[in-house]
Amino acid sequence: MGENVLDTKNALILAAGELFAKQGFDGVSTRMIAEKAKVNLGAIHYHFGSKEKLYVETFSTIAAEGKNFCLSEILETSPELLKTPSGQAEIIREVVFQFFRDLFEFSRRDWKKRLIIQELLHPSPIMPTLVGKILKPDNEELADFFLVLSPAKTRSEAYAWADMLYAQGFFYLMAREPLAVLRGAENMGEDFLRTVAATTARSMILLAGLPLPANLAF
Amino acid sequence: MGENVLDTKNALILAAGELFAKQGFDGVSTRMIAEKAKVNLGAIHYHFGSKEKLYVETFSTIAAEGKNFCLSEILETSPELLKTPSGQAEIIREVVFQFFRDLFEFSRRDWKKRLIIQELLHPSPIMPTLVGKILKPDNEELADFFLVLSPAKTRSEAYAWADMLYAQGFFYLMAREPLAVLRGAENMGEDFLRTVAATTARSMILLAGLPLPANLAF
DNA sequence: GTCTATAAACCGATAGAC
DNA sequence: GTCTATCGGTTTATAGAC
Repeated sequence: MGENVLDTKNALILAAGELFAKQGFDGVSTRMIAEKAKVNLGAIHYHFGSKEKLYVETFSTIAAEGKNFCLSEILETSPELLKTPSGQAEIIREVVFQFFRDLFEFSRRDWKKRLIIQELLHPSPIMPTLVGKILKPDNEELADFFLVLSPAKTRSEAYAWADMLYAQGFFYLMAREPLAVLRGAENMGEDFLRTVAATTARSMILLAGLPLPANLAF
Repeated sequence: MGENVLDTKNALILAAGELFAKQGFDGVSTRMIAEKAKVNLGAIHYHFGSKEKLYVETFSTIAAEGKNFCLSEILETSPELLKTPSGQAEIIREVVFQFFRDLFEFSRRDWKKRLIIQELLHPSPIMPTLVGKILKPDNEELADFFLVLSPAKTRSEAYAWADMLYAQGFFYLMAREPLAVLRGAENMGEDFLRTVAATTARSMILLAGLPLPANLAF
């Protein structure tokens, strides 16, 4: 493939990904994609065969990316944190804050997580693949971590605990517009998102029976 | 208006509401609505003028309903609970469990909350009205309650606390299919939803600095 | 008020010139 | 590979008979 071919394909994937992430598969037409990518309408079917195959392709760029959060990195670089309750609490705090930073801080280019959520909300045939290859490893890792901290808890409780991170993140990512109407856009800025991250971290630390770190104490 | 007119309009609103709640505005065609309501396609435009106006009408039936949760009822019927920390914790537990019961137990007829969430996820011009008239009163009441329990906390922290209830409920309501794929449908039954409700209640009680009730202790 | 038939616009996809 | 023009299908909405 020549460079210009890759340029066209990449421009289409980028434009399609951003649009699908914002408005969902049904809410985007091939004409909107072609216009945003500044390529001809026919190029979509020439390069990808169909709108649906282009949609699938937008996810292949996501699969190449890393994990959704940084639990395993922390455990590798700072294994000593696992030895004390306050260290364990610090791990949770860092994972939660890193997750929220990824979700919100670079919102200009982060259509990828929105795209994943759109697929979860309106599943297509590729949803099982997305869940199995991208979400499951992260999710099991997080639930396992909870069971290390609290061996007496059940696996269901570990799942409910791990889900809190996603539930909170998804809620603020997808409901920002109504929340801005509900409380005013000036109350939905970075300060509030930090408060949300802190609240989520406190919640998960307390549920694990750990002490609140000093930087999260009330 | 004659009875049969009301019958036709109500049948259309009911059918449209259920379909919109499940598949969103764009995912439902007027033909699907007419077929489900067992009326003629033309009746939609005769009685409502357009698909969008029918969509708006489905929300007017929601506005007539009561609150999203039962905090004020509990405070009226059992004001003595407010006097002790364990009573305050019991209030939170009851509000959370009632909210989850409403969301999941009667899933056959409870398309209304799903419809609200669909509108929040894909806002239309009526979103501000929905937020102001239906969500805001409940939301302010819940945040105010938190500030009664913890007067030293900020209003932002109260909002982040109140949001936990919605975030958890919305997540499990909208992401049930991917979660069933992720963990198996047999692990997503009523037992797990009770675990989720208990986890949410524990979380909000602990964040308010209250003791866990006996029926929520680990 | 209810129905059929159809208009007008949009959609995804394709054929064919270049 | 890129473009224009268009097909076949679906959509919302409407006109007109009954």
